[in-house]
Amino acid sequence: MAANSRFAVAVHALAVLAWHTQAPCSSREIAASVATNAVVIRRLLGQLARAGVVEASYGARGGFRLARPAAKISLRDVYAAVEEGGFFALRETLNDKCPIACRMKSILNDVFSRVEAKVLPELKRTTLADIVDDIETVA
Amino acid sequence: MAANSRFAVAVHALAVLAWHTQAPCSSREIAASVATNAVVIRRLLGQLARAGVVEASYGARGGFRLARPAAKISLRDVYAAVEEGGFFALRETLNDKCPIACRMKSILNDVFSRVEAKVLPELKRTTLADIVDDIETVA
DNA sequence: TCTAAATGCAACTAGAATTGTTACATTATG
DNA sequence: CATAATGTAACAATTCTAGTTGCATTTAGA
Repeated sequence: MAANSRFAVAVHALAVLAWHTQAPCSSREIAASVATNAVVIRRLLGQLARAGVVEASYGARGGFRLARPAAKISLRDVYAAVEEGGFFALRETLNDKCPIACRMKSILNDVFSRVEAKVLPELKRTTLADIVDDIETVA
Repeated sequence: MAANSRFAVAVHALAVLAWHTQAPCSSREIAASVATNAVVIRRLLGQLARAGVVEASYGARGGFRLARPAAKISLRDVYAAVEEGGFFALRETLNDKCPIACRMKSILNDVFSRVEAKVLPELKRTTLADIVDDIETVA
């Protein structure tokens, strides 16, 4: 795929927020840790804010905070917020006269559903609190 | 088009091969069912040939055949052959001075490993024979 | 009240990936 | 020997991602 790293960046950004809980973090600070542009962070955290995962405060001394405790934010929440497409893409146009082609959409959708049904619970098992624990253990 | 459809096209192409077992199928015939260009099919089936999933025969009346019975070819085999990258991408450059950034690569790799460990067995459960069964049932 | 610092957002660019296409060398059938 | 097929290179069109700039808006604090 055009290998998008939104999920990785989102998890990283949220880990920063879960780590620095004293005050809001600015997109500039987070961008420094991720090594990207502050606007990229604002775009991603904007999606997460719309999903209710983070909250933004405007003005000086503003920035982003987690909207709820880190233990209540799972990677499934992050995935759902930032990754709109599924794992695989289907083709929209096929040869309608071919009996095989006619069944492919349904067959592949079933496969993708079964895969997602395995992936989402796995993502749900990891929370931001787990990630902070990992960082604290090593640091 | 970041979401690549190689997996979907590969499964479709293999379903055609599993359906027409009498003689080799040409890339042109398969492309007609998938509604794409024959070269696209040859590229994909080339990967699958290198993985030992299909066999190509040259010359007139040539084309592609499955290298083993459809029941012995799982979607995991297809996935492994055509999808080189994982589900998510990591960032290669981070801020080495940030303790959070330093742990992210390891943390995300763990997450991705756990996800793959759920996905691959699920893909393994479906074979081309299952897909042919589905098509036969409806057709 | 004013300044500094922050988000939100629009617009644009650069680069890469995907897909489609043409062309041609090679190979095998009959 | 003609036909039909794969393998592969080269290129174009489209789309996505990420980065960047600029600016309106908002807020904290001196």
